[in-house]
Amino acid sequence: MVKKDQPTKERILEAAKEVFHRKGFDGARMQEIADTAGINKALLHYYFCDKETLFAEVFKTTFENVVMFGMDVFSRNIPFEEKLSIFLDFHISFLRDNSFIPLFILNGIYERPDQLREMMIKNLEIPHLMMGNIMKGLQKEGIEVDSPLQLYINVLSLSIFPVVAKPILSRVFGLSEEQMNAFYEERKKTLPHFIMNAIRKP
Amino acid sequence: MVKKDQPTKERILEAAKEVFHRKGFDGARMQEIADTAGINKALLHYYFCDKETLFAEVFKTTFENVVMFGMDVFSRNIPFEEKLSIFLDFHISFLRDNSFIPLFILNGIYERPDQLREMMIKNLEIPHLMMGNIMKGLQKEGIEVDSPLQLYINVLSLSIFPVVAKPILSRVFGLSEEQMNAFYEERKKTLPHFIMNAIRKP
DNA sequence: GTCTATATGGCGATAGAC
DNA sequence: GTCTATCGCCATATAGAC
Repeated sequence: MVKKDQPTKERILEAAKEVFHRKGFDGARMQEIADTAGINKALLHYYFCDKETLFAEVFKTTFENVVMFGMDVFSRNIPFEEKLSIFLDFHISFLRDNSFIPLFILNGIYERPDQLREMMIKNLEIPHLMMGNIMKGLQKEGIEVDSPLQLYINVLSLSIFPVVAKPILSRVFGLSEEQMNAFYEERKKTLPHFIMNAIRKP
Repeated sequence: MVKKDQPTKERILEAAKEVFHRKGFDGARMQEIADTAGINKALLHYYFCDKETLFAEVFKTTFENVVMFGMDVFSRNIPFEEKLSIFLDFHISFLRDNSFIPLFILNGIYERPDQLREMMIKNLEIPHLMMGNIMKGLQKEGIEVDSPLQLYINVLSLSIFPVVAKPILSRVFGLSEEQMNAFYEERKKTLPHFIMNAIRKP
């Protein structure tokens, strides 16, 4: 259930976010969204014409928030290892607390490519600026990278995948909840070195 | 549509695999599975009592195939960099051609934890043996790793995530289909060095 | 704007003939 | 074993009162 004092439209968006993130488009029920928002099912259609529209709205804001955070950190003017520390520290914790978000985004793209791809990034300059930024920053530190894109994707992979795959990993490797938590805390500490080692020429 | 000459039960499993992999449990329709198998909807219930059972059957074999391949390669008695090359070369190609499989597995675990977690790995010794194997092999090469688990997860992350996220990456970074292919081919070549650099003590 | 009641369609599952 | 026909339910969406 969401807070009472917001305007109805906001409450619906909040509720839709909760339900869609957990269940995805197919799994989500308009009834559950209405219940979570503390209103009636018919009101959903009053504010958002149908389920698709509501989903698209939720998807858009979630996607933009997630992508923009990474872009922001890696565009700052600090040593690369520090960027890594800040990003991984926040990102791993954030994803652990919101572990449905990556799957929500990935599934959204596969299930409804047409509408969603349109809205994803209008402005291609932002990622390219960030790439240039990574490259220049590393040059100042005496590190030459062949492809800042590959590097950025490597960082995202190492950050996102282990959180998404948590239920599999814990099962396959027989780890308890505490062991998994220790596993993530260890990653926050070791990954920056791991990555810096990887890109420093021997 | 699947081949005609197999027994019906096999055809159903084949068809179910196709549909479930692409659409997931909620998105899949028994009608579509029947059509793909070239048979009638009622026959599905004759061979597999309900949708859940059929899904569980598909999930089990897919999961075991995927997990076991990695375990196998990393248990061989060859230099670690060679293991990486073989694994990444096959894995990245395989995932690109079957890009729904990782999401199918991840979603399956989140959507139906109870039944699926049971079947995932009865034998916890296999992963532990593989870990020991990785550690011992690296020691022979003069490399000391603190945690073979972290290393293994890093390899999986770098391999799996970029393929799953392909539609996002191509959109966010404005890459064409050919550019994406080049991107993956480059990864196969550079990742083994990237990883070996990362774990060699400076 | 918000509600109740209902239309409409689709889906999983079953009955029963062959 | 395989089919056609159908039941019963549930989910999205709409009509219409307040």
